[in-house]
Amino acid sequence: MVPDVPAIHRRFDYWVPPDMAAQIRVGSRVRIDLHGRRVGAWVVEDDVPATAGVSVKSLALSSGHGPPPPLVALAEWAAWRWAGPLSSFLGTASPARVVRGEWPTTEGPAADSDRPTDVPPSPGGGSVSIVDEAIVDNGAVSVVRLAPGLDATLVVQELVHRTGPAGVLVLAPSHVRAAQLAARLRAAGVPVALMPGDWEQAAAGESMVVGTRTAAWAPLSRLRAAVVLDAHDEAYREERTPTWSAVDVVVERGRRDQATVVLVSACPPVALAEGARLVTTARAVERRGWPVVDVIDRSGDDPRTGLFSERLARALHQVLDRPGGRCVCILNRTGRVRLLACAQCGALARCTRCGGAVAQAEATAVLECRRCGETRPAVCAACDSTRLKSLRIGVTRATEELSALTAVDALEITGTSATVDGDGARLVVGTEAALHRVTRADLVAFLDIDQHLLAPRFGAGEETLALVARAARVVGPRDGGGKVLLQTRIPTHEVLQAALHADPSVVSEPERAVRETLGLPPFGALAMLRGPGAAAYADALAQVDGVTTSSHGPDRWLVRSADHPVMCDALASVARPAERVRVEVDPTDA
DNA sequence: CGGACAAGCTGA
DNA sequence: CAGCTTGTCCGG
Repeated sequence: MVPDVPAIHRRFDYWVPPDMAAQIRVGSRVRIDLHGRRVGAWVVEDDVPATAGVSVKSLALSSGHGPPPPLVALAEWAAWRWAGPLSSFLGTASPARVVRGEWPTTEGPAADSDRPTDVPPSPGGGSVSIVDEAIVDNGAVSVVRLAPGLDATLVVQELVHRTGPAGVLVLAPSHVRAAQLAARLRAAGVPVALMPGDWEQAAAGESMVVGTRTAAWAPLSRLRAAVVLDAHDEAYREERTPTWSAVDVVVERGRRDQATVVLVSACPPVALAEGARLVTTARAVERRGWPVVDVIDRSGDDPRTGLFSERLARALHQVLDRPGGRCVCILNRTGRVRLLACAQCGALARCTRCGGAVAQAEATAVLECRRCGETRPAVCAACDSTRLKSLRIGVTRATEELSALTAVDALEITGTSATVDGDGARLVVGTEAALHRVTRADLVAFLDIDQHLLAPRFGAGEETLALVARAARVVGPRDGGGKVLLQTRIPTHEVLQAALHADPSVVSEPERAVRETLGLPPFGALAMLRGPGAAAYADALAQVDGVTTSSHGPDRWLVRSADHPVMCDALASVARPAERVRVEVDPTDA
């Protein structure tokens, strides 16, 4: 048994009473008496030989189905791969509510795998050749680079047409897209189980399964084919530890079950899947699937001219003058003004207590320190002048200024906005959260794309291109008039060139070279240790052959190895110190 | 995690 | 020394 208690990393033996035996198998959920209390647990092993000298208690209750046996094995792999507790993966692979009754005959759909299918072929001819190329042989992983404006659903439909629905798993990054996909496939006559609600239907094995990140753990006893849509999306990564990735889980399932795995992305990251084959569409097709991209070179502009160039203003007017025209402006800084200076003496506005930069959060005349929370009136601390100029404005101020510039009421959307839907407004100004809340626009303008490009972490370039691809989806392909505007002081940056030419390989080639030089994924494996126990744990790990560690700030240590097996074996074998350590395998901010 | 138990402190 | 808090240990 593995108890459903996060802090217990042990397994215990229990006796299965004869009246329960019929309902119990590997993966079953049970309740056990453990150390004076009753807790949930999973069966992870059968027919265990008695351990000498240990008296064994009986299971208290059976509480329904859990993951099928192959997923228990997969959870054990994941616990190793992301250095996390097995119980957290078993929990993700279990139904949300108690499910009882007969297990379907779990031999899976393999028996009738060559059965002709009644699912119609996809209407788009192009997807046929993509599927042809992607499915070379079972057990292979393909990365399909598909421009944002091209419809990946057709690839799914074509695949299901060939294999039948049973044993097919499709992941989408958001719940909305998963539900849309399920609806479209159902309309085409395909039986679809939408996770997490349709867990039982998925387990029954007759339907294809659609869902988001957690659906990587859908109860298919044997996977035959899987498609991950927008495989670059960070939503596939669990933010809390263990920081598992649904893409990696699906790839491992495919390897175990000899299934075809297709990762679809407009801009596949270099580290997406090691050893996968890249399938691309014809250059002209890919170009057609991206919108027109305008790179506005502001390198010659005076830094004091602000965020709104002439060309931006013209482009906004052009769209807003049309009836129903809609624009979205993206600025990834919340608040009103993030950095101020005195107009009189030029002193930077800093906190009188801790010296950090103070910001203006709202339209009030109060300055607030973002580091220590101290507030003070908006007056220069050096010369008492009340005239402060805004050096770095945030979304709130940008919304005010754009409303004035365009004479259209702008709607502000940030991650914390209560507004769920930006589709009612003609002009939306927001952080990248706005791109999730608007389904359709004629123009998306990144007011300061350099902020994304220059973010101090590896992968910032690939992430920025993914953001542009998201914007591209909102504005649609070029023949529909969709346009993305990028304001920059570094117009030659490869990410901007890639967007301009609708060619992501412009980014991936140099990215690959940098990663190889620095030993970053996929040319090495990383883990970040945080917390009071990080230093002690890093010290112990550094003793292992093939593992190196380096300090990465207070209570932060980076662990490096040539590959995951070496690193994960080390993380599994070296005992953790008494103090708390958070282990983040494949960190995003290394 | 959370119950059990031991050790340490307090006040009558 | 009962009654309480604090800390450490460990689970079948």
